Amino acid sequence: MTERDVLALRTDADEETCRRVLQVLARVGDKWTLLVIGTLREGTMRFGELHRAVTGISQRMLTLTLRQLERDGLVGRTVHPSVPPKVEYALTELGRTLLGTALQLAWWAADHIDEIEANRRDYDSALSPAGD
Amino acid sequence: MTERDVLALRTDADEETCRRVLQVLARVGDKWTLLVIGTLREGTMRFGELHRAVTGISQRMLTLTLRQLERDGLVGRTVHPSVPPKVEYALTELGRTLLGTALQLAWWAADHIDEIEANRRDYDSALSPAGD
DNA sequence: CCGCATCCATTTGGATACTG
DNA sequence: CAGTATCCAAATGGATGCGG
Repeated sequence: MTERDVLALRTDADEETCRRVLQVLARVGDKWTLLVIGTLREGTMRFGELHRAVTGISQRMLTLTLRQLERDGLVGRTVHPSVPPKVEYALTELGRTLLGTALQLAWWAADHIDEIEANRRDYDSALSPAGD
Repeated sequence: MTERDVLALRTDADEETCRRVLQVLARVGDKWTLLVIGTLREGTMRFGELHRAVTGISQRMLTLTLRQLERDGLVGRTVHPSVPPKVEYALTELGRTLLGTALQLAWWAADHIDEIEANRRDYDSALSPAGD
């Protein structure tokens, strides 16, 4: 698969494949996915641990995010039939390969965040001439 | 910056930095950003060309996406003061470095999309026992 | 040609209350 | 403890019409 097949999504490319790939990228880029995957990097965690570890996530969104990840086969879910219930989550092999790739992007972001924020300041101050 | 600083967002990490990095990842992961950047890979394009090249994008979203990318310094915008107006867009150096990193993720998605979709089918059929 | 403003439908996500 | 269900607010994004 070539670059243009993956990212271009031109009318004359294989749109079907592009759509499927983009769908995965959208999933990865949503508000909580990378945070949850990144948190599970350290090993198996219980629902409550994850909830405390991922600052700001609601119970609802943690549940939804974990369900998506489980459905995609990126995270495994183990229920221990005890009272009270105990449910553990861990990255699968597939999940670990994604983590590696996602970290590259995170590093890019970390490397360039200062430049990006400087660009934003320039852009904004050029629009609001305040003291010009 | 370590892995945990970038992705973990634990309560005891540098939340401020994490939030800023995540903000960039969210931008990259939104519906149109990678598509536009990927399309500009080939070189300078006019607004109308982009609009035709990125299948399915509305004029409004193309404008908004380009503004964001311009503000972040990922895309440059050149206005030719002619009649009718002619506006050209091109990746900046920063934009090109992002393209390289983003392609890694796109390739990961392309490599694993079949496995992910198979996982989804398994998951869904395990939930709806239909003929079980 | 480029793109902004308005209106509106859909989606997303948080707060809360409730169940096994 | 680990979810599910409901309600509601905010963000997202398309369609359309206007303006430089």
